[in-house]
Amino acid sequence: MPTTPAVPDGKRPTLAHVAARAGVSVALVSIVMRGAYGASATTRERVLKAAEEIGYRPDTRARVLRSNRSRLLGVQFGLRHPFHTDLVEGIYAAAEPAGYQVALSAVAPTRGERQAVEALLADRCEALVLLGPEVPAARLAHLATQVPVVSVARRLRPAPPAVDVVRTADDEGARQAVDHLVALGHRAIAHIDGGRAPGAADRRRGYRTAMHRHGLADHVHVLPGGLTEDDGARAARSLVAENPRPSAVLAFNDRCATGVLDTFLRAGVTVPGEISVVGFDDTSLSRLAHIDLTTVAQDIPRLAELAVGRAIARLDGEAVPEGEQVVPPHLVVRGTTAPPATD
Amino acid sequence: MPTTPAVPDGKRPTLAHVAARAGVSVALVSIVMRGAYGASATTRERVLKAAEEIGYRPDTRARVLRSNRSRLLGVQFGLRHPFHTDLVEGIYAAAEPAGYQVALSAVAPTRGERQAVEALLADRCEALVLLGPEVPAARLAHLATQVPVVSVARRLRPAPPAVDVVRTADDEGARQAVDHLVALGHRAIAHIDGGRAPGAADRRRGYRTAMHRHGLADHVHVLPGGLTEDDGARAARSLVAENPRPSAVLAFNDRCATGVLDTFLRAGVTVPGEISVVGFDDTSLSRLAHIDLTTVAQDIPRLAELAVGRAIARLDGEAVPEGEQVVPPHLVVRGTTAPPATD
DNA sequence: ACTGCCATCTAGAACGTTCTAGAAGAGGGC
DNA sequence: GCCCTCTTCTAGAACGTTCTAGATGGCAGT
Repeated sequence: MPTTPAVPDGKRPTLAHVAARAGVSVALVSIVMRGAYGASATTRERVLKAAEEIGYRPDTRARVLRSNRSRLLGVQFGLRHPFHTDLVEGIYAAAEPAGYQVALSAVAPTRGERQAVEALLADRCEALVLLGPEVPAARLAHLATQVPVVSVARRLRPAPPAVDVVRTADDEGARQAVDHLVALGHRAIAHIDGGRAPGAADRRRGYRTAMHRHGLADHVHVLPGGLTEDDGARAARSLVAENPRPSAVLAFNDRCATGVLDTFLRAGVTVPGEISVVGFDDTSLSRLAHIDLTTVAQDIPRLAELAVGRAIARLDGEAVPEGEQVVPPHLVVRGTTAPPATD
Repeated sequence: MPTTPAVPDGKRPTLAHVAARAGVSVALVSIVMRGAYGASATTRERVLKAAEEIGYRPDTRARVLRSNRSRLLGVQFGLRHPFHTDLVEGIYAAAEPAGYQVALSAVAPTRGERQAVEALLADRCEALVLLGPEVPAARLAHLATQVPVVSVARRLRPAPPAVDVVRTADDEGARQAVDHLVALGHRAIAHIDGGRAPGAADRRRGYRTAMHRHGLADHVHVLPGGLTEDDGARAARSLVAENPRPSAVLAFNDRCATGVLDTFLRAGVTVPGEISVVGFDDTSLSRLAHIDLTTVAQDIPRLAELAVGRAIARLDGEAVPEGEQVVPPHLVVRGTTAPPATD
């Protein structure tokens, strides 16, 4: 039996056990544990030593029960979306320095958004940060009557007054992608869209208006896509068959773009030689050396930071400005775009 | 203000509020909420109605505090690993029917395993399920003195008595892959390994012994790899340069294999025409139509089920058999393997 | 000697739930 | 009438923490 910690009987050590061992009151141990004012240096040391010896660990449940603040941020995310998991990393990074804990609740095939949110609320989260929520806006508005709600990457229109929205300027991102391609000399630029996914409508619109602004209205070409590799691959197969073929494609997101890339490679269509490809999100996927995808970067750390900041501001009762917080994207040029082939 | 729920003052409704509204005692409401025996049908209905009306939601924190059981399973996973996120889905599916909740704690660049586990323990998880833990075995043994610990996919040798291990027979999986390739007629089969990642040593060993058994000791060829796409791509680039080139590759896992595939495609090496590729894990990645990877399937639902089952058995004080639980893998043949080119 | 103040410490209530023990009332059998 | 039993309900303690209000003692100023 390796280094058994001297737990009193068989249960988890509590403040009372520490207090008994250090010969002080429970309240004083609490003070020391919180690092609060009101204990002398010497007893502080003695208490900490006693706690260490019996392996005491504060019980967040009891702590939360007593102090009305749980300092707990509930985050709902999709296990399958790299964009979400990247955001979660950012949320951890933003929340912990601010003194907030993060409770994760995943959306999975067997576990809908409703269930995910219920679990967070039962856990006494003080605010909810929902990544790309797909429930009806009315449901979000209803939730927001109970607890501050931040919707990340999902635009709500008309915006319910109580729900905060943090998102990327998707239309602007699509515009940047088109501008980049046009500057390289492309004219026939297609867009593989995201259907009803959060952000898809804005990206589509951004693409359309940018094309118009460049006088390329005749070349507007939107293919039905989606947010998975499969969706991208399917759209790409239909592109390959086209004649004439566009010289560039803007995909809904990085996953979709990798599906496109792969199909092109298989079909012997060289990238960026014969056709340029642009993704969206700048997830870790696109940064991988063997994908090396030109993409519109969402500023994931910034989105995470704003979402957390907004939630905390609401909790602190600060008068937060109404309206969405929109983060500008920026194009990251990598290896999948080049001037079009000069026939 | 849309459908404000009639919360008493401004706080979260409690049992006492429901009790007051229904005109019964707090204890009775508790009975009804838990669905326990001891309330008549009519009052049960009345209480539920009252609870519904004021939007009551049980407080798991308080609940846990009182009943020593938290029925909470702590799961540590890596946000970046599809294999882990797939497992998490399985764990949700296995735990909830058994009446256990799942608390997730992610490992990320800014958040080490130590931190992840501390959070779970502070949250009163009754047992820990650690996915591919990389901390020293001694640390796991120490944790196991406080709470049941299940290590998934990480073998421990010598096995600390108190830590349960649930894993795939990695050596057997590698053997199956080699057998398959040999049956197709391959002889020069290389292995891109996983370095020190959990499971890597066993897969390497399985590969080696299988090669020996087929009399292909001379063709044993292990390239240093890793668990990301980049690692696979790097190894594949060195393979492409070899002469003669192996006719088949077994990659450490699916991510690694997709890196290999991509590099081959770029280099104009056809798969499976010139070279066959086998992955490991059968994550959702490999199933994607455009990757269509032959791979060794880990039985993810089964692993999840066993891990959860073991944890629960320990909690119920059942005398669980010592030793690891090893799940057999099975080969899934898809499009990246074929007989070698007949020169 | 009295007062006041500061630093240090403590008792006991509170948080929202579950659990134990038992009360109230309705019937049934003698 | 008495004793059971069964169902339905309730009072109050308990869980581990934090918070409020105060106790204690030392020191300084008058």
